[in-house]
Amino acid sequence: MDIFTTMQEERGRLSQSENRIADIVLNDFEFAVNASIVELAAKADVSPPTVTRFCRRLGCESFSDFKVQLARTAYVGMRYFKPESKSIAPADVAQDIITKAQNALFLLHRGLDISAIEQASNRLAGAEMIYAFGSGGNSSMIASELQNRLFRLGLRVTASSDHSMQLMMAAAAKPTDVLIGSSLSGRNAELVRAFMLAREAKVPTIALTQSQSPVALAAEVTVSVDLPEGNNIYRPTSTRIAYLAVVDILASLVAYRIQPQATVTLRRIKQQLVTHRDGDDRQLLGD
Amino acid sequence: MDIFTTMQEERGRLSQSENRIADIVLNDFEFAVNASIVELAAKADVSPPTVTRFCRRLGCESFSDFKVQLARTAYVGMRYFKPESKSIAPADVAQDIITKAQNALFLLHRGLDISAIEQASNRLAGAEMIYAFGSGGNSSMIASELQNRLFRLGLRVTASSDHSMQLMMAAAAKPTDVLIGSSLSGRNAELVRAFMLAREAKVPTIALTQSQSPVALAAEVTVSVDLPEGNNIYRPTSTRIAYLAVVDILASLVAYRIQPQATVTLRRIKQQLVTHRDGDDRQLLGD
DNA sequence: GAATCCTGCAAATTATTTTCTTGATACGTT
DNA sequence: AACGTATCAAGAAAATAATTTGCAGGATTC
Repeated sequence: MDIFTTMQEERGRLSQSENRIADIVLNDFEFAVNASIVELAAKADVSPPTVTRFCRRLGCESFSDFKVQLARTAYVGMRYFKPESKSIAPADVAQDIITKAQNALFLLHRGLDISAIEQASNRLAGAEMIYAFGSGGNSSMIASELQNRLFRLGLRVTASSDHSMQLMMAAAAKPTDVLIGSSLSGRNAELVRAFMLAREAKVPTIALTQSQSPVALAAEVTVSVDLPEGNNIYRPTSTRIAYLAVVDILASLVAYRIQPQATVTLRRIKQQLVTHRDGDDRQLLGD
Repeated sequence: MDIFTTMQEERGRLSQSENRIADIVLNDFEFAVNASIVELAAKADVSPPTVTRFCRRLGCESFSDFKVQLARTAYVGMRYFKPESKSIAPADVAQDIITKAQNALFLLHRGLDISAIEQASNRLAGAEMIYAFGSGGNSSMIASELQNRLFRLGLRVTASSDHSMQLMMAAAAKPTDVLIGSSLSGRNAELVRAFMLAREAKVPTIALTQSQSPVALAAEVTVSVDLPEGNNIYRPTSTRIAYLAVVDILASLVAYRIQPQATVTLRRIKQQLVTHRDGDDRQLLGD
């Protein structure tokens, strides 16, 4: 658990002196991470021992341990608790977006249910045919990404972002197949219906979505991704990066699971691409 | 500049004692970041003052400053200089992928040419029609992502991953249009040809690609993304996350540039999606 | 052989933590 | 309601630990 979260959670239980310290740390991270205990104490108008106690309360060994913990999560977590910068200077916008993306990955990692991921990859690896569903800009990208990654491993897979097709495919699927669907909100009713149909036909179903959402509940295995989406309407993107990472993890696990077969297929595709380019082998799969 | 890079660069100029310290820090980061100067000195079999001198040489104020710097880049940079873990345990695979993705974002940010990004977004914002090109799994995704993001801002945009179409479109484009193309390797010869055609017709061209590559050289404005792609053939993904972030930044800047218009269009699309769902406004654009 | 640089020792300084004490607040008892 | 007790916060001072500086011996290089 990271120190920022701990600080937020403990906030209520802290004494007023400790709260002053927390304030300073949260608001002027740069200062806090470089300051000595005396400087920090002075700025918070408390005594050094109080700072030590504050660190201990937060679960750190010592003040320097606290600083390390702080610096450690800072790069990713720093902006998470701060209001989004209002600046529209290109450099700030860039930094903002990148930090958010890193945050999303950070939070994804923290909340990742490894056993669900493992189950999902096992089913995918054993499927005779895989149907990857998702609609709208984001989830349809995830679906085609799944197709993209899995066909290279020698698996049979098709992606669809078309609700009618999804329903028909779900109805046509067999128990030896797997249906995997993605929905950022978890409230894609048509996807839920496709899952229902599949489950009636005993087709294994996997959802990539928010936990406890309708989509999550409709699927047999749910790899849940719970991230707070920023509320700037221009930027609904960072969550998707987390989804992409999930796909990446899934595909990698599937690859390791069916290794011999995958290596061969991959090599063949790569060969084809390379010779078609300029004979330079540096080029990796799928420009 | 981060401490890991500095350490790598200074490596040759360090004395043997200092090299021993660097070795320990690089190989056992966890230890280094938690150790006191005495412990670290003992492990490297040098005296504490040598450690202090080592830190100074690396441009740090003091040992504790060094530790903070270390902890700071660590979360992202730690694994970058370490051989990739060989473990295929799901938790390790997940961590590996996420760390790599964060690294990619980190390196992207470090190498980002803000003025190029700004130029690119200005052109996009002023275009009468935008052609977004890219082929293969990754770049075609980037192209459609561009379409996805830009049409919401009320811009006219089409994406194509088909080389023949790309050539025809490039030939048909007008000087008031913009052609934007992506290529991870920078060696997509057909995309180069499309750029050439466009430039002949005085159509502004933007490339998202590796700097100094054929594609980069063919375009008028290049937003360069230079990342070392890991060499595990199963995972060519992290670079793409960086590309997505670039698209995100571009789209955001364009949005800010044409704000009034964009807000209206966005709201309309959103309205449409929301009413079509379950009336819950929490749902953000483009599931 | 001189100069430079590395390196450790010991002392000095600085930082951090512990201990002890005071003051405040809350709670229970009369 | 008033008093006493318990509990906790917080600082002062002392103790400890960590870090840095100055210096000198030794190695290496030119």
